[in-house]
Amino acid sequence: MTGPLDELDQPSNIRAVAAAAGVSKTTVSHVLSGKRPVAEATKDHVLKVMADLDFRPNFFAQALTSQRSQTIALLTQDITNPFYPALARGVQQALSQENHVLMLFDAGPGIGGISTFVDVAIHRRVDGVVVAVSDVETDLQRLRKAGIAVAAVGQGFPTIPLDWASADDELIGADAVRYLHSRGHRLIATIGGPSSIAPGSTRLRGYRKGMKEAGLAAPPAFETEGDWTREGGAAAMARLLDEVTPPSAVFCANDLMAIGALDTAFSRGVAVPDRLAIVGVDDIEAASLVRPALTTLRVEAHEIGRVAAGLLLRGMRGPPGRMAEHVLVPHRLVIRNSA
Amino acid sequence: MTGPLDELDQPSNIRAVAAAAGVSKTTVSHVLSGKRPVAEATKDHVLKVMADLDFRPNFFAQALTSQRSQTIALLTQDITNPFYPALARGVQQALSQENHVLMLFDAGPGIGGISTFVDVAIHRRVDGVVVAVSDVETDLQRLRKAGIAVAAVGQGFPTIPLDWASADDELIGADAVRYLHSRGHRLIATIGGPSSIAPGSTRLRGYRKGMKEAGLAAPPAFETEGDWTREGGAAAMARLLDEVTPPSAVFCANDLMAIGALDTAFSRGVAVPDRLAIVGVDDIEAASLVRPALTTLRVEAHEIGRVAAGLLLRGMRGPPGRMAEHVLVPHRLVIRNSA
DNA sequence: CAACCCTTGCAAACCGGTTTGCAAAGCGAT
DNA sequence: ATCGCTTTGCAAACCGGTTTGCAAGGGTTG
Repeated sequence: MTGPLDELDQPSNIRAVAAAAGVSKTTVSHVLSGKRPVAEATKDHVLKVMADLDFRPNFFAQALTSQRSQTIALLTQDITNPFYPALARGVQQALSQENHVLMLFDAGPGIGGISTFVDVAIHRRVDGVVVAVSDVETDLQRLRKAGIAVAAVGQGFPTIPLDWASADDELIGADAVRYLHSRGHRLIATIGGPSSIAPGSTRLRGYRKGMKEAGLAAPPAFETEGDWTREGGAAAMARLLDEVTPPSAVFCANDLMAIGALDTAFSRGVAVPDRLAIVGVDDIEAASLVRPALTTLRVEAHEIGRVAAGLLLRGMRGPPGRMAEHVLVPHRLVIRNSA
Repeated sequence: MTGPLDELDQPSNIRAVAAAAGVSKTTVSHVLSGKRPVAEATKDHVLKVMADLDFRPNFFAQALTSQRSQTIALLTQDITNPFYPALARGVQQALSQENHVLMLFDAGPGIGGISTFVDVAIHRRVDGVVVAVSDVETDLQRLRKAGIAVAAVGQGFPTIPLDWASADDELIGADAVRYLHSRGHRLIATIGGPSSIAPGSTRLRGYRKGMKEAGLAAPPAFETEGDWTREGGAAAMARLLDEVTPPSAVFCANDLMAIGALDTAFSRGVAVPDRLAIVGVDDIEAASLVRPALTTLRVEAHEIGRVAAGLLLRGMRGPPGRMAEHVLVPHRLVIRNSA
């Protein structure tokens, strides 16, 4: 059996409480909203009756009149990518302090696309949305039009001014170069992400800036491009090693590609970090698991989530017409064995 | 600016539609619920007006009368553990087919405990809960009492009969032994999880069963216990290697401990898989990233989530009083290089 | 003792839908 | 023309709260 059903009490409503306490609905409502003073004795009595009847105000009735759902949606493309769970946690942490709840919309195989989710979000009258996907300008417009607050993560949307939080991608690139330079490297290459989209192009810009600051030459051949995957990183590394003057260090725009680079170095017998230093970005779990363990710039996904949710909540509360804000969340260098 | 506000149209309601279409509220309601026939011409006209006004029925008003939220809560302890995002995805996939939505309640630092979440879930009148945490018997009772359907993942609750889905943990242990035996190993040890709780004890039982079926001796010293972490696995492996007759193969109850075992083998110069074969469970991302890549029994978290959500939905629909069901989701052996 | 203010409780309207009893209209059969 | 049946629309009650105008009761002050 899935359990005896006779124990099931249908939730009591405010009228039942009022009747049992011998007061009116209004009074009951006021004791729990506190919007008008209620005599101490009455209040205690009502509270006691509520407890006895195991009364909880009906959420939908409250939402219906207040016009707010105390709910925030998180839009992601792939929750199995470890960045997003950490992000979700950060978001939830910020929300829980203001009695909001997190609704997860993860697009993926066998599930409707982002637009479908946006429809649902509007229908459910969520109070706000944290957007962690790209190419959704028109969907964002729709959310706006429905009066739903929006904040983004990882990238802004040029055509739509909104609050967003991200890592300081440019500084990440520069910091990586700075670190490698401080370790004596002069031939520093990079394996970037697809340079067309957000974090890829920004980290590449940071790399260039770092090279310039260090007074190092950054030949075009040193700027290779991967596709964020291990295989892409391995292939790019192979190309770099085939150069007439191969680099002595390489900055990879994420850990997965760095691990791919590690693969290539290993299979070609290039010692890491002695003959080749490798730095990644993210600090995914695997970074500490590979050998040699990966030196990496840890991006605090949790913190980014917290900040983004904070911006969102502020935007919901505050007066409209505020300037959109972009908050850069600090990263930190985690030195292990690969560089 | 966060955007001009004058474009913001407050959502139109059913009354506005009725007025614009020149019919009564009832008629409008019927065209969208279809609970009573409406003249084709009228229906078309009303639908057109709805589209013009960009009307969407207010979700809270509907929920208020229907008494259902079309919402399912997922209770987890640590969403950053890669098992859970995959699980969440599976759950969401099952839900999206029935127009339900996923609310994520991830307990964690800076966030209230499970009991708090259960309060919120009851207050929000979620239709069902997928429980992926342990030690929550009393909370489950409360959910039951509130008339909320419950299904569990990974473990059942002896004191509360309910539907649940999990990996076939016993078979996992037996399969691992069977595989190692088929590769010629006779000295097979195990590094289990804490044997008191669910998957740990079950996998250990499977190991014993496998050894028995293979006709192999399983000396007590071969049954070591870790704490699911890399360090715990490394320590247990060290103990095993210190035995007078160390094992030639070891079955680790999860990948993290298997990676720890790999560490110990590496630091002691024990060649894997030649002198020591290692098998893990889960197939986390890192399993394919370490060297040698880990041979492991992949647990299909996604599928477990799908099944659990399916059981939950069925339980919500179907007549009460059904027998509780336990579904075992098949795993599969992923052969890489460590065994 | 009257005038006044505060505290506290009530009745009723409202949020935006759903549902039901009732009746008008349309139609064919007698 | 009348009867009976079906189709279709209306008004009103309801889901469970919140909010507001009003007034009764108590205490204080002149």
